This record gives sequence, C-alpha cells and structure tokens, in this order.
Amino acid sequence: MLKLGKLADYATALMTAMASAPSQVHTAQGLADRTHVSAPTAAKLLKLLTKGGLVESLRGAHGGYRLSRSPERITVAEIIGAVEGPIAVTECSEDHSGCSMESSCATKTNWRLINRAIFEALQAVTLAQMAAPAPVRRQESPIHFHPAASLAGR
Amino acid sequence: MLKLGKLADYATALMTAMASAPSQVHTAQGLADRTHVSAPTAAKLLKLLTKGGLVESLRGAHGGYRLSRSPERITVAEIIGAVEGPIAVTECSEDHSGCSMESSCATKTNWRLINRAIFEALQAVTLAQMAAPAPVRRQESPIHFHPAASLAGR
DNA sequence: CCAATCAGGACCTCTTTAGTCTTGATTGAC
DNA sequence: GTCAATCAAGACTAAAGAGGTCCTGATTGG
Repeated sequence: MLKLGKLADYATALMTAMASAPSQVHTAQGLADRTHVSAPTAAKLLKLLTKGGLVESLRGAHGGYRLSRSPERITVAEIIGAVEGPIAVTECSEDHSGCSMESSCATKTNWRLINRAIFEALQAVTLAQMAAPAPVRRQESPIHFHPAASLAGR
Repeated sequence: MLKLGKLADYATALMTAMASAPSQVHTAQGLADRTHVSAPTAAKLLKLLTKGGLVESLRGAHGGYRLSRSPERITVAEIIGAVEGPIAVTECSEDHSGCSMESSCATKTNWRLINRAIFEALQAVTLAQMAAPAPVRRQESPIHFHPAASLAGR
C-alpha cells in the first residue's frame, strides 16, 4: 500500500498548525492540543523536525517552536524526510544497494525513476498549500503528470 | 520513508521474469529460481497476482502461470495494488476515513491529491518498461512532472 | 531560586510483514 | 486408473518496525 507512517502524517499536522501563525512561538503542548496528537509524540516529532532544520526551538520559560522558514518554502517532502528518513520506495532505490541480482536488476534503474517521480510529487507541495483552507477546485487532477510521453516512447 | 513492502518488489521481479517470455507458461518453482525469491513466497505472490487478474494459472501437470495480458498493458500500480492492496499514502487518502479532526483536515484533500499524483506515477510505468534491459537514456528525469504550475498558482 | 520548556534517550508494546508449512484439489501422462 | 506434478487456500510462527510513553538533564525568564 505504499505506506507512509502515521508519524509523518502527524508531523504535517503539527507543521500545518504552526503555519497558521508562522513567526509565532508555539509550545509543544499547545500544538499537541490543537492537532490531537498526544503530547509525548508531538514533542518527539518536534525534536525531529528541529533536527531536520524545519523548525527552530527556543528553550526555557516561554520557549517553544517556530517555523524556520516561511510555509511557502517548506515542502511536504522535507517534512516526511525529517521524520522518516530519506524517501525511498524500495531497497535498491538508494545508491548503495547490495542487491546482487544480475539480470533482473536492470529493473533497478526503473525503480529509481519511479522513486524520483514520487519524490518530485511530494516536493511540489508546500506547507502553505497544505495549510490552505480550500484546495484547488479544478475538476481535473491539479497535480498533473505526464510521464507517458517520455517513458513510453521507445 | 514511504515504504513499499518487499513483497511488492518481489512481485515485480516475478512479473518481470514472466515478461521476458510472455505467453509462455512458467512454474512457480522456475520463477522462484530465476528471481531468487524463495519458493513458498513466490507461490504466495503468484496466487495474489492471480487473484488480481494479472496472471492466469493453469493447474495440473505442466501447469503454471502466464501473464494474462501483454506486458505493455500491465502497470506497476496494478502489481503493487494486487500484492499490497489499494495504494494509499495516508489513512485518510481513502474515501471513508473516520478521521474527525475538524480544522486540520482541510489537509485531507491535499493528501488525496498527493496520493493521486503518486498513483499516476506508478501507473505510468508498464511491466514492459520494467523488463526492458536498458532504461531511457536521457539526462533529465524521464518521468517528468510539473505539478507546480497548477498547484502553485493560487 | 523556581517554574516552564526543550533535549536526548531508554524503553515497552503492539501491529504488520515476511516467510513457512500443511492439506486438498486439479490435470496431464502413462 | 493411477500417479506425479502443480496450483489453491489458509493457518501459523517469528522477526521487525512503528508507535507511544517516560525519565533525567539542560536552559531560560521571572
């Protein structure tokens, strides 16, 4: 099912909540309340997001978290990357890959392409877009896509 | 990491092996040997693929499996779907979704869009392409993608 | 000094996945 | 008709990973 962990989902919820008042400082507790993510989990995620450079932390009393950039410049791909590590659909989508199947691993390159396409899809969506109340309203798929043209023609 | 299970990976390997000689009957054992997937696992996957309508089974002596369509008309999305169920990145990417977060679930629609984009990426790649020895050789991403144009403009 | 808050782990539990095995049904060949 | 090869179906186990909690320490404002 191409599963994305719940943590990544929660993380975007937290980020979205912060995006509603960027440049303001939010406590972990407050964000947990607003997003209905349990407090310890929210704290954990915020630490990961901090490590990923997406938010910055302010310690001490009246401390909290704040977006490190404007929501327009934070992508969903980054959020997922910060929480769940690099985006890779299969084992051998990454570089190393000790997968030593001779013949069938011409496939490898193709997986890499697919992987990349997915990554681009995630990178194309910003936090600002996620936070927007009303999504694009067009009937046809707004995230549009035309890989067939280039892949099929051979 | 947007994980795709190993089974899906194995399944494409099996399908790719069959694609190298479509319209020919392959035994589960033979495919297992060629793909280095353990025999019981291969058998299990082939059953799933059969149920998904991607291959057809021939029972009895000299039985085996055969692609039910030409490799050009089988997509990676279908293979994954057959093995791991419907492709859905988050819980609420699917229709039902008892996720009852009022405010933050304007996000839901956006997830759905992302999900759809990923699905299209997978659907755009056929088994024939996976089986092809040499992948597209162009330097720029062959699976090309321009969602920004439509999503960003608002 | 005290209270609020983040930092960084250690830790546990539960679900999911991967993989194996068993039993039964079907079919072709001899 | 019998036998051997092969798929069908599902129960079962084991390992991995994810989700989630908690504790202890460091930092800062009042």
